[in-house]
Amino acid sequence: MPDKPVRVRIAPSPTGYFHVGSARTALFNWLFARHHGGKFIVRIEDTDRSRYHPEAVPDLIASLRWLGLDWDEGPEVGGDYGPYYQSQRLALYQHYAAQLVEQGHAYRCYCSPERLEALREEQRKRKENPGYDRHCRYLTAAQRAEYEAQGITPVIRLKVPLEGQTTFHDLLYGTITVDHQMLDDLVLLKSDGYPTYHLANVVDDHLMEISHIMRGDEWLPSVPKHVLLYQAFGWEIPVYAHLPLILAPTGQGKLSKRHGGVEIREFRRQGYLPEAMINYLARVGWSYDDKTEIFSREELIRYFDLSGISSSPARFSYERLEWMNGYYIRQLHPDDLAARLVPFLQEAGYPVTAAELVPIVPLIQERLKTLAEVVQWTDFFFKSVLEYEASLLIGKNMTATESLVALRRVRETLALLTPFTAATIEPPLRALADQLGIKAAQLFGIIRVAVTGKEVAPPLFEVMAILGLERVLARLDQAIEMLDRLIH
RNA sequence: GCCCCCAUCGUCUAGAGGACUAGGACACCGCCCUUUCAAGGCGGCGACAGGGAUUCGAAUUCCCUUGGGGGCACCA
Repeated sequence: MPDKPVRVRIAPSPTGYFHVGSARTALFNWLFARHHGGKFIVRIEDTDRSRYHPEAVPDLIASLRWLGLDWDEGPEVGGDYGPYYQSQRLALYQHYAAQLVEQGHAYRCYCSPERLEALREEQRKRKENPGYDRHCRYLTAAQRAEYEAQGITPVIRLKVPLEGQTTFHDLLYGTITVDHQMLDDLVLLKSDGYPTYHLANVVDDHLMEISHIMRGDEWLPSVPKHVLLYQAFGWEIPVYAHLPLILAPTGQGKLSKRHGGVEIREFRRQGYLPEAMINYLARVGWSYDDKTEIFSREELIRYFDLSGISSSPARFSYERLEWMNGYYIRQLHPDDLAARLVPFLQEAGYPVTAAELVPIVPLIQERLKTLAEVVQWTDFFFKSVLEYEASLLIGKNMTATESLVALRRVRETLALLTPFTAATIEPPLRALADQLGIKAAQLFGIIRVAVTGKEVAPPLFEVMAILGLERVLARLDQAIEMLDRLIH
Protein backbone atom coordinates (compact mmCIF):
# COMPACT_ATOMS: atom_id res chain seq x y z
CA MET A 1 0.00 0.00 0.00
CA PRO A 2 2.46 2.73 1.01
CA ASP A 3 4.97 3.79 -1.59
CA LYS A 4 7.60 4.73 0.97
CA PRO A 5 9.04 2.50 3.66
CA VAL A 6 6.69 2.55 6.60
CA ARG A 7 8.13 4.41 9.56
CA VAL A 8 5.74 5.29 12.34
CA ARG A 9 6.30 6.65 15.77
CA ILE A 10 4.83 7.38 19.12
CA ALA A 11 5.92 10.63 20.65
CA PRO A 12 5.07 10.57 24.32
CA SER A 13 5.74 13.51 26.56
CA PRO A 14 7.33 12.49 29.86
CA THR A 15 4.88 14.25 32.13
CA GLY A 16 3.43 11.26 33.96
CA TYR A 17 2.83 7.56 33.95
CA PHE A 18 1.97 5.81 30.70
CA HIS A 19 -1.73 6.14 30.01
CA VAL A 20 -3.99 3.53 28.34
CA GLY A 21 -4.94 6.02 25.69
CA SER A 22 -1.29 6.41 24.78
CA ALA A 23 -0.92 2.65 24.93
CA ARG A 24 -3.71 2.22 22.40
CA THR A 25 -2.03 4.74 20.10
CA ALA A 26 1.25 2.89 20.56
CA LEU A 27 -0.44 -0.42 19.79
CA PHE A 28 -2.01 0.84 16.57
CA ASN A 29 1.28 2.28 15.41
CA TRP A 30 3.11 -0.89 16.35
CA LEU A 31 0.55 -3.08 14.56
CA PHE A 32 0.73 -0.88 11.50
CA ALA A 33 4.50 -1.10 11.42
CA ARG A 34 4.58 -4.84 11.99
CA HIS A 35 1.85 -5.46 9.45
CA HIS A 36 3.70 -3.56 6.77
CA GLY A 37 7.16 -4.68 7.77
CA GLY A 38 8.07 -1.13 8.73
CA LYS A 39 9.76 0.52 11.68
CA PHE A 40 8.19 1.45 14.98
CA ILE A 41 9.95 4.34 16.67
CA VAL A 42 9.73 5.85 20.14
CA ARG A 43 10.64 9.48 20.44
CA ILE A 44 10.58 11.32 23.75
CA GLU A 45 9.08 14.78 23.45
CA ASP A 46 10.58 16.32 26.55
CA THR A 47 10.37 19.95 25.57
CA ASP A 48 8.37 21.15 28.52
CA ARG A 49 10.79 21.50 31.40
CA SER A 50 8.12 22.57 33.86
CA ARG A 51 6.04 19.42 33.48
CA TYR A 52 8.90 16.96 33.32
CA HIS A 53 8.40 13.85 35.47
CA PRO A 54 11.57 11.81 36.13
CA GLU A 55 9.74 8.48 36.37
CA ALA A 56 7.84 8.93 33.14
CA VAL A 57 10.40 7.53 30.73
CA PRO A 58 11.31 4.48 32.83
CA ASP A 59 7.60 3.83 33.28
CA LEU A 60 7.00 4.19 29.55
CA ILE A 61 9.76 1.73 28.77
CA ALA A 62 8.58 -0.77 31.38
CA SER A 63 5.00 -0.49 30.17
CA LEU A 64 5.83 -0.95 26.49
CA ARG A 65 7.99 -3.94 27.32
CA TRP A 66 5.30 -5.42 29.51
CA LEU A 67 2.79 -5.05 26.68
CA GLY A 68 5.29 -6.59 24.30
CA LEU A 69 5.43 -3.57 22.02
CA ASP A 70 9.05 -3.60 20.94
CA TRP A 71 10.49 -0.59 19.16
CA ASP A 72 13.11 -0.48 16.44
CA GLU A 73 14.50 2.93 17.28
CA GLY A 74 14.36 5.03 20.40
CA PRO A 75 15.42 5.03 24.02
CA GLU A 76 17.76 2.19 25.00
CA VAL A 77 17.91 0.79 21.47
CA GLY A 78 19.27 3.79 19.58
CA GLY A 79 18.96 4.07 15.83
CA ASP A 80 20.27 5.98 12.86
CA TYR A 81 17.99 8.97 13.29
CA GLY A 82 18.82 9.92 16.88
CA PRO A 83 19.00 11.33 19.33
CA TYR A 84 15.48 10.25 20.23
CA TYR A 85 15.09 12.71 23.06
CA GLN A 86 14.03 16.13 21.84
CA SER A 87 15.89 17.80 24.67
CA GLN A 88 19.06 16.57 22.97
CA ARG A 89 18.10 18.08 19.65
CA LEU A 90 17.74 21.73 20.66
CA ALA A 91 20.34 23.06 18.24
CA LEU A 92 18.39 21.51 15.40
CA TYR A 93 15.16 23.29 16.24
CA GLN A 94 16.96 26.57 16.79
CA HIS A 95 18.61 26.22 13.43
CA TYR A 96 15.36 25.55 11.61
CA ALA A 97 13.51 28.29 13.47
CA ALA A 98 16.22 30.79 12.54
CA GLN A 99 16.01 29.62 8.97
CA LEU A 100 12.30 30.33 8.90
CA VAL A 101 12.92 33.84 10.24
CA GLU A 102 15.53 34.50 7.59
CA GLN A 103 13.24 33.32 4.85
CA GLY A 104 10.43 35.50 6.10
CA HIS A 105 8.17 32.66 7.23
CA ALA A 106 8.55 33.47 10.88
CA TYR A 107 9.37 36.42 13.11
CA ARG A 108 10.66 37.24 16.55
CA CYS A 109 8.08 38.27 19.12
CA TYR A 110 8.96 40.26 22.22
CA CYS A 111 5.58 40.29 23.89
CA SER A 112 5.64 39.40 27.55
CA PRO A 113 3.48 36.62 28.96
CA GLU A 114 1.74 39.30 30.96
CA ARG A 115 0.76 41.24 27.85
CA LEU A 116 -0.46 38.06 26.23
CA GLU A 117 -2.53 37.15 29.26
CA ALA A 118 -4.03 40.63 29.42
CA LEU A 119 -4.80 40.41 25.73
CA ARG A 120 -6.62 37.13 26.15
CA GLU A 121 -8.49 38.47 29.13
CA GLU A 122 -9.73 41.41 27.13
CA GLN A 123 -10.68 39.19 24.21
CA ARG A 124 -12.67 37.03 26.56
CA LYS A 125 -14.43 40.05 27.93
CA ARG A 126 -15.31 41.24 24.46
CA LYS A 127 -16.32 37.69 23.54
CA GLU A 128 -13.81 37.62 20.75
CA ASN A 129 -11.80 34.61 19.75
CA PRO A 130 -8.70 34.35 21.84
CA GLY A 131 -5.51 34.65 19.85
CA TYR A 132 -2.33 36.58 19.41
CA ASP A 133 -2.88 40.02 17.87
CA ARG A 134 0.30 39.79 15.76
CA HIS A 135 1.71 42.88 17.44
CA CYS A 136 5.34 41.94 16.74
CA ARG A 137 4.73 40.79 13.18
CA TYR A 138 4.85 44.38 12.01
CA LEU A 139 7.69 45.73 14.10
CA THR A 140 10.09 48.14 12.42
CA ALA A 141 13.80 47.53 12.55
CA ALA A 142 14.11 50.35 15.05
CA GLN A 143 11.45 48.91 17.35
CA ARG A 144 13.08 45.52 17.17
CA ALA A 145 16.44 47.00 18.06
CA GLU A 146 14.90 48.74 21.03
CA TYR A 147 13.41 45.51 22.38
CA GLU A 148 16.72 43.78 21.88
CA ALA A 149 18.47 46.59 23.74
CA GLN A 150 16.10 45.98 26.65
CA GLY A 151 17.51 42.51 26.83
CA ILE A 152 14.22 40.76 26.05
CA THR A 153 14.66 37.24 24.77
CA PRO A 154 12.14 36.84 21.98
CA VAL A 155 10.11 33.81 20.96
CA ILE A 156 9.80 32.89 17.31
CA ARG A 157 6.35 32.79 15.81
CA LEU A 158 5.12 31.41 12.51
CA LYS A 159 3.83 33.98 10.05
CA VAL A 160 0.47 32.43 9.22
CA PRO A 161 -1.01 33.71 5.95
CA LEU A 162 -3.72 36.27 6.70
CA GLU A 163 -6.03 34.96 4.03
CA GLY A 164 -6.80 31.77 2.23
CA GLN A 165 -7.15 28.30 3.64
CA THR A 166 -5.26 25.09 4.14
CA THR A 167 -6.57 21.73 3.06
CA PHE A 168 -5.21 18.42 4.16
CA HIS A 169 -6.15 14.81 3.89
CA ASP A 170 -6.62 12.34 6.71
CA LEU A 171 -6.89 8.64 6.00
CA LEU A 172 -9.74 8.28 8.47
CA TYR A 173 -11.48 11.61 8.37
CA GLY A 174 -11.04 12.52 4.74
CA THR A 175 -10.39 15.99 3.46
CA ILE A 176 -10.50 18.85 5.91
CA THR A 177 -10.21 22.53 5.10
CA VAL A 178 -9.52 25.30 7.58
CA ASP A 179 -9.53 29.07 7.03
CA HIS A 180 -6.27 30.78 7.90
CA GLN A 181 -8.27 33.36 9.80
CA MET A 182 -8.94 30.69 12.39
CA LEU A 183 -5.24 30.25 13.03
CA ASP A 184 -3.01 32.63 14.89
CA ASP A 185 0.73 33.04 14.76
CA LEU A 186 1.79 30.12 16.87
CA VAL A 187 4.99 30.07 18.84
CA LEU A 188 7.67 27.84 17.34
CA LEU A 189 10.57 28.48 19.64
CA LYS A 190 10.05 29.42 23.27
CA SER A 191 12.11 32.05 25.03
CA ASP A 192 13.97 29.37 26.97
CA GLY A 193 15.33 28.08 23.67
CA TYR A 194 13.13 24.98 23.65
CA PRO A 195 10.83 24.30 20.71
CA THR A 196 7.09 23.99 21.05
CA TYR A 197 5.44 20.72 20.16
CA HIS A 198 4.53 22.01 16.72
CA LEU A 199 8.06 22.85 15.62
CA ALA A 200 9.80 19.89 17.19
CA ASN A 201 7.20 17.47 15.91
CA VAL A 202 7.39 18.67 12.34
CA VAL A 203 11.17 18.89 12.27
CA ASP A 204 11.64 15.47 13.80
CA ASP A 205 9.00 13.71 11.77
CA HIS A 206 10.70 15.02 8.67
CA LEU A 207 14.24 14.30 9.76
CA MET A 208 13.27 10.85 10.99
CA GLU A 209 11.46 10.16 7.73
CA ILE A 210 8.17 9.33 9.39
CA SER A 211 5.80 8.07 6.72
CA HIS A 212 2.50 7.97 8.62
CA ILE A 213 1.39 10.00 11.58
CA MET A 214 -1.09 8.08 13.69
CA ARG A 215 -2.04 9.85 16.85
CA GLY A 216 -5.00 10.83 18.96
CA ASP A 217 -7.86 12.79 17.57
CA GLU A 218 -7.06 15.72 19.82
CA TRP A 219 -4.34 16.70 17.35
CA LEU A 220 -6.64 17.11 14.40
CA PRO A 221 -7.14 20.84 14.92
CA SER A 222 -3.41 21.52 14.85
CA VAL A 223 -2.75 19.77 11.56
CA PRO A 224 -3.22 22.93 9.45
CA LYS A 225 -0.48 24.63 11.46
CA HIS A 226 1.80 21.70 10.82
CA VAL A 227 0.96 21.66 7.15
CA LEU A 228 1.84 25.35 6.95
CA LEU A 229 5.16 24.52 8.59
CA TYR A 230 5.92 21.71 6.18
CA GLN A 231 5.14 24.07 3.34
CA ALA A 232 7.35 26.80 4.77
CA PHE A 233 10.20 24.32 4.93
CA GLY A 234 9.37 22.90 1.52
CA TRP A 235 9.07 19.42 2.99
CA GLU A 236 6.83 16.57 2.01
CA ILE A 237 3.79 16.13 4.22
CA PRO A 238 3.43 12.69 5.82
CA VAL A 239 0.23 10.68 5.67
CA TYR A 240 -2.16 11.54 8.50
CA ALA A 241 -4.43 9.09 10.25
CA HIS A 242 -5.99 10.44 13.41
CA LEU A 243 -7.35 7.93 15.86
CA PRO A 244 -10.65 8.30 17.70
CA LEU A 245 -10.25 9.13 21.35
CA ILE A 246 -11.00 6.81 24.23
CA LEU A 247 -13.68 8.31 26.41
CA ALA A 248 -14.55 7.69 30.03
CA PRO A 249 -17.07 4.87 30.67
CA THR A 250 -19.69 7.52 31.29
CA GLY A 251 -18.95 9.14 27.96
CA GLN A 252 -18.30 12.42 29.72
CA GLY A 253 -14.91 13.51 28.54
CA LYS A 254 -11.62 11.78 28.20
CA LEU A 255 -10.73 8.81 30.32
CA SER A 256 -9.26 10.09 33.55
CA LYS A 257 -8.15 8.85 36.93
CA ARG A 258 -11.51 9.33 38.55
CA HIS A 259 -12.91 6.45 36.55
CA GLY A 260 -10.50 3.79 37.82
CA GLY A 261 -7.17 2.65 36.53
CA VAL A 262 -5.91 4.62 33.56
CA GLU A 263 -2.20 4.02 33.76
CA ILE A 264 -0.73 0.85 32.35
CA ARG A 265 1.20 0.22 35.56
CA GLU A 266 -2.08 0.33 37.43
CA PHE A 267 -3.69 -2.33 35.24
CA ARG A 268 -0.59 -4.41 35.67
CA ARG A 269 -0.76 -4.01 39.43
CA GLN A 270 -4.41 -5.03 39.43
CA GLY A 271 -3.57 -8.27 37.70
CA TYR A 272 -4.49 -7.73 34.10
CA LEU A 273 -2.62 -9.82 31.56
CA PRO A 274 -0.68 -7.98 28.86
CA GLU A 275 -2.20 -10.22 26.21
CA ALA A 276 -5.68 -9.28 27.42
CA MET A 277 -4.81 -5.58 27.49
CA ILE A 278 -3.53 -5.81 23.93
CA ASN A 279 -6.59 -7.65 22.68
CA TYR A 280 -8.95 -5.33 24.49
CA LEU A 281 -7.21 -2.16 23.38
CA ALA A 282 -7.05 -3.38 19.79
CA ARG A 283 -10.80 -3.78 19.79
CA VAL A 284 -11.61 -0.31 21.01
CA GLY A 285 -11.82 1.67 17.84
CA TRP A 286 -10.93 -1.20 15.57
CA SER A 287 -12.69 -4.33 14.35
CA TYR A 288 -11.97 -7.08 11.91
CA ASP A 289 -15.30 -8.67 11.07
CA ASP A 290 -18.76 -9.17 12.48
CA LYS A 291 -17.90 -11.84 15.04
CA THR A 292 -14.27 -12.17 16.06
CA GLU A 293 -13.40 -10.77 19.48
CA ILE A 294 -10.34 -12.77 20.44
CA PHE A 295 -7.13 -12.12 18.54
CA SER A 296 -3.66 -13.40 19.21
CA ARG A 297 -0.80 -11.00 18.73
CA GLU A 298 0.02 -12.67 15.42
CA GLU A 299 -3.56 -12.42 14.20
CA LEU A 300 -3.67 -8.77 15.14
CA ILE A 301 -0.57 -8.11 13.08
CA ARG A 302 -1.96 -10.08 10.17
CA TYR A 303 -5.41 -8.49 10.18
CA PHE A 304 -4.68 -4.96 11.32
CA ASP A 305 -5.68 -2.41 8.76
CA LEU A 306 -6.53 1.26 8.87
CA SER A 307 -9.83 0.57 7.13
CA GLY A 308 -10.99 -1.30 10.20
CA ILE A 309 -10.63 1.73 12.43
CA SER A 310 -13.81 3.48 13.41
CA SER A 311 -14.01 7.26 13.23
CA SER A 312 -16.18 7.79 16.27
CA PRO A 313 -14.85 7.97 19.81
CA ALA A 314 -15.25 4.91 22.02
CA ARG A 315 -15.86 4.54 25.70
CA PHE A 316 -13.58 2.51 27.85
CA SER A 317 -15.37 -0.51 29.33
CA TYR A 318 -13.89 -2.04 32.46
CA GLU A 319 -16.49 -4.82 32.29
CA ARG A 320 -15.38 -5.88 28.85
CA LEU A 321 -11.71 -5.72 29.78
CA GLU A 322 -12.41 -7.81 32.85
CA TRP A 323 -14.26 -10.42 30.84
CA MET A 324 -11.45 -10.61 28.34
CA ASN A 325 -8.87 -10.86 31.10
CA GLY A 326 -10.77 -13.76 32.63
CA TYR A 327 -10.91 -15.38 29.24
CA TYR A 328 -7.14 -15.13 28.79
CA ILE A 329 -6.53 -16.40 32.32
CA ARG A 330 -8.60 -19.48 31.53
CA GLN A 331 -6.53 -20.13 28.42
CA LEU A 332 -3.23 -20.05 30.29
CA HIS A 333 -1.28 -23.21 30.99
CA PRO A 334 -1.74 -23.89 34.73
CA ASP A 335 2.00 -23.77 35.37
CA ASP A 336 2.20 -20.43 33.62
CA LEU A 337 -0.71 -19.11 35.64
CA ALA A 338 0.86 -20.35 38.88
CA ALA A 339 4.05 -18.46 38.09
CA ARG A 340 2.14 -15.29 37.32
CA LEU A 341 0.15 -15.50 40.56
CA VAL A 342 3.13 -15.75 42.88
CA PRO A 343 3.95 -12.02 42.97
CA PHE A 344 0.38 -11.16 43.90
CA LEU A 345 0.34 -13.52 46.86
CA GLN A 346 3.74 -12.37 47.97
CA GLU A 347 2.56 -8.80 47.76
CA ALA A 348 -0.28 -9.77 50.11
CA GLY A 349 2.17 -11.24 52.57
CA TYR A 350 2.06 -14.93 51.66
CA PRO A 351 5.53 -16.15 50.70
CA VAL A 352 4.40 -18.99 48.43
CA THR A 353 6.20 -20.60 45.53
CA ALA A 354 4.86 -21.50 42.12
CA ALA A 355 5.28 -25.18 42.96
CA GLU A 356 2.98 -24.86 45.97
CA LEU A 357 0.44 -23.13 43.78
CA VAL A 358 0.34 -25.71 41.02
CA PRO A 359 -2.18 -28.05 42.70
CA ILE A 360 -4.37 -25.08 43.70
CA VAL A 361 -4.48 -23.42 40.30
CA PRO A 362 -7.03 -25.79 38.71
CA LEU A 363 -9.47 -24.91 41.47
CA ILE A 364 -9.37 -21.19 40.79
CA GLN A 365 -8.38 -20.77 37.17
CA GLU A 366 -11.90 -20.41 35.83
CA ARG A 367 -12.92 -18.17 38.72
CA LEU A 368 -10.27 -15.49 38.38
CA LYS A 369 -10.98 -12.32 36.50
CA THR A 370 -7.72 -10.71 37.52
CA LEU A 371 -4.52 -12.14 38.96
CA ALA A 372 -4.91 -10.02 42.08
CA GLU A 373 -8.09 -11.87 42.95
CA VAL A 374 -6.02 -14.93 43.74
CA VAL A 375 -5.60 -13.57 47.26
CA GLN A 376 -9.26 -13.64 48.19
CA TRP A 377 -9.69 -17.07 46.58
CA THR A 378 -6.76 -18.80 48.24
CA ASP A 379 -5.60 -16.92 51.33
CA PHE A 380 -7.11 -19.57 53.65
CA PHE A 381 -4.60 -22.10 52.32
CA PHE A 382 -1.79 -20.02 53.75
CA LYS A 383 -3.25 -18.82 57.03
CA SER A 384 -2.65 -20.69 60.25
CA VAL A 385 -5.78 -19.38 61.96
CA LEU A 386 -8.98 -18.35 60.21
CA GLU A 387 -11.01 -15.36 61.28
CA TYR A 388 -14.70 -15.26 60.56
CA GLU A 389 -18.06 -14.72 62.21
CA ALA A 390 -19.20 -17.74 64.22
CA SER A 391 -22.77 -17.17 63.03
CA LEU A 392 -21.68 -18.16 59.52
CA LEU A 393 -21.36 -21.71 60.86
CA ILE A 394 -25.12 -22.02 61.25
CA GLY A 395 -26.48 -23.94 58.28
CA LYS A 396 -29.28 -22.69 56.07
CA ASN A 397 -32.65 -23.28 57.74
CA MET A 398 -30.90 -24.90 60.69
CA THR A 399 -30.43 -23.97 64.30
CA ALA A 400 -27.06 -23.38 65.87
CA THR A 401 -27.38 -26.57 67.88
CA GLU A 402 -28.20 -28.68 64.84
CA SER A 403 -25.20 -27.18 63.07
CA LEU A 404 -22.97 -27.97 66.01
CA VAL A 405 -24.13 -31.57 66.02
CA ALA A 406 -23.48 -31.79 62.30
CA LEU A 407 -19.98 -30.38 62.66
CA ARG A 408 -19.09 -32.90 65.38
CA ARG A 409 -20.33 -35.76 63.20
CA VAL A 410 -18.29 -34.44 60.28
CA ARG A 411 -15.21 -34.42 62.44
CA GLU A 412 -15.82 -37.97 63.55
CA THR A 413 -16.47 -39.14 60.01
CA LEU A 414 -13.39 -37.56 58.49
CA ALA A 415 -11.03 -38.53 61.28
CA LEU A 416 -11.30 -42.19 60.25
CA LEU A 417 -10.84 -41.54 56.55
CA THR A 418 -7.93 -43.00 54.60
CA PRO A 419 -6.88 -42.12 52.05
CA PHE A 420 -7.95 -38.50 52.33
CA THR A 421 -8.76 -37.41 48.78
CA ALA A 422 -11.52 -35.46 47.10
CA ALA A 423 -13.00 -38.73 45.85
CA THR A 424 -13.00 -40.41 49.26
CA ILE A 425 -14.22 -37.39 51.19
CA GLU A 426 -17.45 -36.78 49.32
CA PRO A 427 -19.43 -40.05 49.64
CA PRO A 428 -19.33 -40.40 53.43
CA LEU A 429 -20.29 -36.75 53.84
CA ARG A 430 -23.29 -37.17 51.57
CA ALA A 431 -24.28 -40.23 53.57
CA LEU A 432 -23.88 -38.21 56.74
CA ALA A 433 -26.20 -35.51 55.45
CA ASP A 434 -28.78 -38.21 54.85
CA GLN A 435 -28.38 -39.54 58.34
CA LEU A 436 -28.78 -36.07 59.78
CA GLY A 437 -31.86 -35.50 57.69
CA ILE A 438 -30.48 -32.39 56.00
CA LYS A 439 -29.54 -31.59 52.46
CA ALA A 440 -26.01 -32.09 51.27
CA ALA A 441 -25.86 -28.43 50.34
CA GLN A 442 -26.70 -27.45 53.91
CA LEU A 443 -23.98 -29.64 55.33
CA PHE A 444 -21.39 -28.63 52.78
CA GLY A 445 -22.12 -24.98 53.45
CA ILE A 446 -21.25 -25.40 57.11
CA ILE A 447 -18.10 -27.33 56.32
CA ARG A 448 -17.07 -24.73 53.75
CA VAL A 449 -17.14 -21.98 56.32
CA ALA A 450 -15.33 -24.13 58.86
CA VAL A 451 -12.57 -25.05 56.43
CA THR A 452 -12.14 -21.82 54.45
CA GLY A 453 -13.70 -19.17 56.66
CA LYS A 454 -15.78 -18.08 53.68
CA GLU A 455 -19.20 -18.68 52.23
CA VAL A 456 -17.79 -18.57 48.72
CA ALA A 457 -14.74 -20.66 48.00
CA PRO A 458 -13.22 -23.05 45.47
CA PRO A 459 -14.67 -26.61 45.28
CA LEU A 460 -14.82 -27.94 48.83
CA PHE A 461 -13.51 -31.50 48.57
CA GLU A 462 -10.50 -30.57 46.48
CA VAL A 463 -9.77 -27.80 48.95
CA MET A 464 -9.91 -30.25 51.87
CA ALA A 465 -7.69 -32.75 50.09
CA ILE A 466 -5.05 -30.12 49.46
CA LEU A 467 -5.28 -28.85 53.03
CA GLY A 468 -4.80 -32.39 54.32
CA LEU A 469 -6.58 -34.25 57.09
CA GLU A 470 -4.62 -32.71 59.90
CA ARG A 471 -5.37 -29.11 59.04
CA VAL A 472 -8.98 -29.90 58.18
CA LEU A 473 -9.50 -31.48 61.61
CA ALA A 474 -7.88 -28.53 63.31
CA ARG A 475 -10.21 -26.14 61.53
CA LEU A 476 -13.21 -28.28 62.37
CA ASP A 477 -12.14 -28.18 65.99
CA GLN A 478 -11.85 -24.42 65.81
CA ALA A 479 -15.32 -24.21 64.27
CA ILE A 480 -16.85 -26.52 66.89
CA GLU A 481 -15.38 -24.42 69.62
CA MET A 482 -16.58 -21.16 68.08
CA LEU A 483 -20.09 -22.46 67.58
CA ASP A 484 -20.18 -23.94 71.03
CA ARG A 485 -19.21 -20.61 72.51
CA LEU A 486 -21.84 -18.88 70.42
CA ILE A 487 -24.53 -21.12 71.85
CA HIS A 488 -23.46 -20.99 75.50
C1' G B 1 -18.08 32.09 22.20
C1' C B 2 -15.48 30.37 17.70
C1' C B 3 -13.33 26.20 14.80
C1' C B 4 -12.93 20.95 13.77
C1' C B 5 -14.69 15.96 14.28
C1' C B 6 -18.34 12.20 15.38
C1' A B 7 -23.53 9.83 15.53
C1' U B 8 -26.35 1.53 14.75
C1' C B 9 -28.66 -2.21 21.11
C1' G B 10 -26.68 0.44 28.05
C1' U B 11 -21.25 -0.50 26.07
C1' C B 12 -17.56 -2.22 21.98
C1' U B 13 -18.98 -2.99 17.13
C1' A B 14 -20.65 -5.63 11.85
C1' G B 15 -23.03 -3.06 7.94
C1' A B 16 -19.57 0.58 2.32
C1' G B 17 -28.23 1.54 -1.82
C1' G B 18 -31.68 -3.96 -2.41
C1' A B 19 -28.37 -10.20 0.86
C1' C B 20 -31.52 -6.53 7.25
C1' U B 21 -37.11 -9.98 10.18
C1' A B 22 -30.30 -4.93 11.31
C1' G B 23 -25.42 -9.74 12.90
C1' G B 24 -21.65 -10.68 16.95
C1' A B 25 -19.44 -9.63 21.82
C1' C B 26 -19.66 -7.43 26.97
C1' A B 27 -23.29 -6.29 30.58
C1' C B 28 -28.22 -7.62 32.22
C1' C B 29 -32.48 -11.32 32.87
C1' G B 30 -34.28 -16.50 32.74
C1' C B 31 -33.41 -21.94 32.37
C1' C B 32 -29.89 -26.17 32.46
C1' C B 33 -25.49 -28.09 35.00
C1' U B 34 -24.15 -27.74 40.25
C1' U B 35 -21.68 -28.40 47.40
C1' U B 36 -20.94 -22.13 47.24
C1' C B 37 -18.90 -19.04 43.48
C1' A B 38 -17.39 -19.40 38.73
C1' A B 39 -16.93 -21.65 33.95
C1' G B 40 -19.97 -23.88 30.21
C1' G B 41 -24.72 -24.77 27.40
C1' C B 42 -29.57 -22.91 25.85
C1' G B 43 -32.92 -18.82 25.57
C1' G B 44 -34.43 -13.64 26.33
C1' C B 45 -34.21 -8.19 26.60
C1' G B 46 -32.13 -4.54 23.50
C1' A B 47 -30.25 0.04 18.38
C1' C B 48 -30.18 2.56 12.88
C1' A B 49 -31.00 10.43 17.33
C1' G B 50 -34.93 13.68 14.68
C1' G B 51 -36.49 16.10 10.14
C1' G B 52 -36.07 16.96 5.09
C1' A B 53 -33.84 15.61 0.09
C1' U B 54 -31.97 12.03 -3.78
C1' U B 55 -33.71 7.07 -5.45
C1' C B 56 -38.20 2.23 -7.83
C1' G B 57 -35.64 1.32 -3.08
C1' A B 58 -31.55 4.26 2.37
C1' A B 59 -28.73 2.16 8.55
C1' U B 60 -25.90 2.97 4.12
C1' U B 61 -25.69 9.39 -0.25
C1' C B 62 -26.69 14.96 0.61
C1' C B 63 -28.64 19.09 3.79
C1' C B 64 -30.56 20.96 8.46
C1' U B 65 -31.55 20.27 13.67
C1' U B 66 -30.22 17.95 18.07
C1' G B 67 -26.73 15.43 20.94
C1' G B 68 -21.68 14.07 22.10
C1' G B 69 -16.39 14.73 21.76
C1' G B 70 -11.99 17.50 20.74
C1' G B 71 -9.35 22.09 20.01
C1' C B 72 -8.58 27.43 20.46
C1' A B 73 -0.99 28.38 25.58
C1' C B 74 6.17 30.50 25.46
C1' C B 75 1.49 22.19 27.38
C1' A B 76 2.04 18.25 24.72
